[in-house]
Amino acid sequence: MGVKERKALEKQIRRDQILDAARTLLFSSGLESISISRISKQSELGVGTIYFYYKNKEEIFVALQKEGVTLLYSIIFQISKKDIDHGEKLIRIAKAYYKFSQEQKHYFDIINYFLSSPIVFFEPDLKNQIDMSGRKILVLIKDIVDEGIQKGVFNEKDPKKFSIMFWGTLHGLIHFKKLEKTILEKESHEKLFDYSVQKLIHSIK
Amino acid sequence: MGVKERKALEKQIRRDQILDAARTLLFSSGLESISISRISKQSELGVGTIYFYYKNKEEIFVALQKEGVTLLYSIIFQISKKDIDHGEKLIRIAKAYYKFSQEQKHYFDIINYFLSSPIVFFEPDLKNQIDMSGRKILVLIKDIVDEGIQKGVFNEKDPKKFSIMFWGTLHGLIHFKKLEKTILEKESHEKLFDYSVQKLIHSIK
Amino acid sequence: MGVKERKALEKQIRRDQILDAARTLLFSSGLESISISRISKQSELGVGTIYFYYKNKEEIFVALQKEGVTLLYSIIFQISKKDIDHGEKLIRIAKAYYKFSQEQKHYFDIINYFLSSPIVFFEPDLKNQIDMSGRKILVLIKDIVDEGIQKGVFNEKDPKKFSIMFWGTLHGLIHFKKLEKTILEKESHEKLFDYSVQKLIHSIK
Amino acid sequence: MGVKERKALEKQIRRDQILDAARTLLFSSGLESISISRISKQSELGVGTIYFYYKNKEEIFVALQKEGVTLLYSIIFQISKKDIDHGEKLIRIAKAYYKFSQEQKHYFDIINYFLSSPIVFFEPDLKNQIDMSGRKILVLIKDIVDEGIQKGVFNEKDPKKFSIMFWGTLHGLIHFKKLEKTILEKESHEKLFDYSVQKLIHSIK
DNA sequence: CATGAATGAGCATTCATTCAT
DNA sequence: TATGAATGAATGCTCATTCAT
Repeated sequence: MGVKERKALEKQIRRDQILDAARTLLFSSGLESISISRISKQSELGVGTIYFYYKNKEEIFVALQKEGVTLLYSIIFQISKKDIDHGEKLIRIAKAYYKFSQEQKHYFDIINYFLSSPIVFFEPDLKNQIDMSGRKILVLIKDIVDEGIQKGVFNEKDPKKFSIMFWGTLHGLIHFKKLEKTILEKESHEKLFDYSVQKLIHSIK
Repeated sequence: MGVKERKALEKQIRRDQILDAARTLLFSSGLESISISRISKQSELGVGTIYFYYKNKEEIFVALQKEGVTLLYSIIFQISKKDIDHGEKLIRIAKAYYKFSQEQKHYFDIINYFLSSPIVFFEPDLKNQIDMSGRKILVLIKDIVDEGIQKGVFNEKDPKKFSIMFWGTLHGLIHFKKLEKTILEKESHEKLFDYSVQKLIHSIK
Repeated sequence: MGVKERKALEKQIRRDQILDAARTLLFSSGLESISISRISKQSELGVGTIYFYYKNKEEIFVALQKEGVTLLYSIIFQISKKDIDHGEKLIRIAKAYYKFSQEQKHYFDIINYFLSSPIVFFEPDLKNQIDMSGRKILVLIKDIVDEGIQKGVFNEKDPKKFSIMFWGTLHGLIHFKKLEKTILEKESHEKLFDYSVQKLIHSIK
Repeated sequence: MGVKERKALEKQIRRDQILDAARTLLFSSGLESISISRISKQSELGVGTIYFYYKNKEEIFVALQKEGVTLLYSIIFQISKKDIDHGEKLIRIAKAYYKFSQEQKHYFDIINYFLSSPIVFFEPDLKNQIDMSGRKILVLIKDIVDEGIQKGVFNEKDPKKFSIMFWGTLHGLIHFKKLEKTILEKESHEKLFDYSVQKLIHSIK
């Protein structure tokens, strides 16, 4: 291994080290607990060092978000490769996202952070990163819908729009989890979720 | 008017005064600009006074959120009373919510704040407040669906679930506005929104 | 003494306390050593407290500058009231400014800070403060020139311009103190200063 | 070319490369924006390399200052060689310096930085550098005055002192530009400048 | 020669909240 | 009731410089 490669590797290791620290914070105390100085302490690196490896806090957030999205992608990818009914696939994907939002709450939070915050904008530089990670999930869903249509199981003129709508519905409903004890009253949030998924799938059958 | 009533009235006046200040800040500089000391300056009241009338910052946020929800409710209420087709009503409501999220961005932000933030939970005390304001919107939609069913225009076994799903879909899709330039690519976000609404309504026809 | 007066007095005392700390820093370690946290430590007050009494660091700087200008003013005022020849007055004022720049170096520095820094701009709010303090010195000089003209000692069509020029020359030359060992070579800086003052006064005789 | 010369040449090339970067920063974002790491990025050299070619940041500043002074020198040199009246020459030089302070603001800033900053002292090593660049301007002026005296146009016993005074006056008055809106009131700063130059020249006629 | 990783003190400023008056 | 003084931890970020490679 040449000097260059080793350097690059070491650099990656440090970046990972920082990310590890940030992730540890995220999972131990939540999104709000992530600050550069905390990461610095957690990683046992100087503050300046953090900034040497990441341009700013946002970049670290993006990295964490990418992790979350990648994890979610892999989960959905598994399902998409299963040899099951297309409708069933969508159902399982929905369930998986629901589960993800509960069990990988912190990853969900950070994904949501970029989607919900009134102030955050994606810097152009990060556009590609988001594209690479986030879009792939949508493509996965669209592929299933496309295939379903081909196989004659689904009937939908605009599979792309449907896929986004599908995902948007899941996303919006997960937010409503917070309302479980109030607005939703006796409605079980999970049943509501299932109902919606059914409805969606039925709408393209 | 007894002493008690007068006192209560005065108390309400002060609370309103504080809320006015907070709203001014919200609309002039956004959610993030609201701080107790800023409210104190804006309202020309001492910080201590703010804390006398509101337990903490969150309570003020809740009050602002209620305002936003009330405004949104009134908009939707107008539509619901119109003498138009039930499907059309739902379409108009959806459009109105979309418009609200753009034109009353700050109110939308604060509503969203409670729905999206990973840390905020509704304290039991606030449950009733949320019920009073937020739930009514859902009821409005449910009534339309119910009526549509009665009239034989719609066909849906669980109108309540559908209403929540309807709202959740709108909500989730509005969040995706941020992705317009990246993931959605050439998809027009608004058209996507319209498509989804059509789909939803069609699914109960 | 009413509550109001006492409060106002106490407030002034605190402001002074903070200013004392800032001045101590200025005189012990120079302009560059003044930072809010240092002032906080020196004054044994919390950082937040500093900000309660002063809007920002600049405001403290302005206060210090005012002190310096006031001191300088009083020195010049003394001279201006002396019963001596008008030319002699100007000479003494010049000498006094020279002395001030050496013996009250730190005050000179902070006055100079606002005059020389490429980035500092006077906020409109501070305009009046500057007016009140700085302009008075110029007026003092102008009064002497005016009087000299009236008495027939001086002959000058535009006493205001001359006064500013007079002051500007002194100011510029003091800056050249730094060049004593290099550009000025064997020229004594002080003699150069005296020469210039003579020249200026002679020019209106 | 021997090895030594080549080495020296290469060294100079690197130094220039670094200076180019620093100048770019100076002119794009001002004096305050110059930092070693910024220069490093701009020049595409490592920070360590910068330190190899320049002892510290100050040395780079000195180099930039020399550039500025050299530019100013060349401007003044042009004027000094013109076949015009000696008084006119001084007027044009003054005007040129004024223009320089406005149009080459960043160069003026960095020259001023060394003259005004309370902390910077010229290290003995830099003495020669300053001599070479700064002093020449003064000599230029002195030559004009000398010549004027010889020709009988001027009458002045100490041309060197006068030249420094001349320059000091210009310098000090340029600083007062900042006071234009406050202390100077309705006085036009430029007219004040012109007035002062006239006065100075007249004083040696 | 050249690199660039590492440092950590330092910066100005904001914040929600408390509490004695 | 109403005040507003006081807090100090916390924020993201920059900096000049060093030094092992």
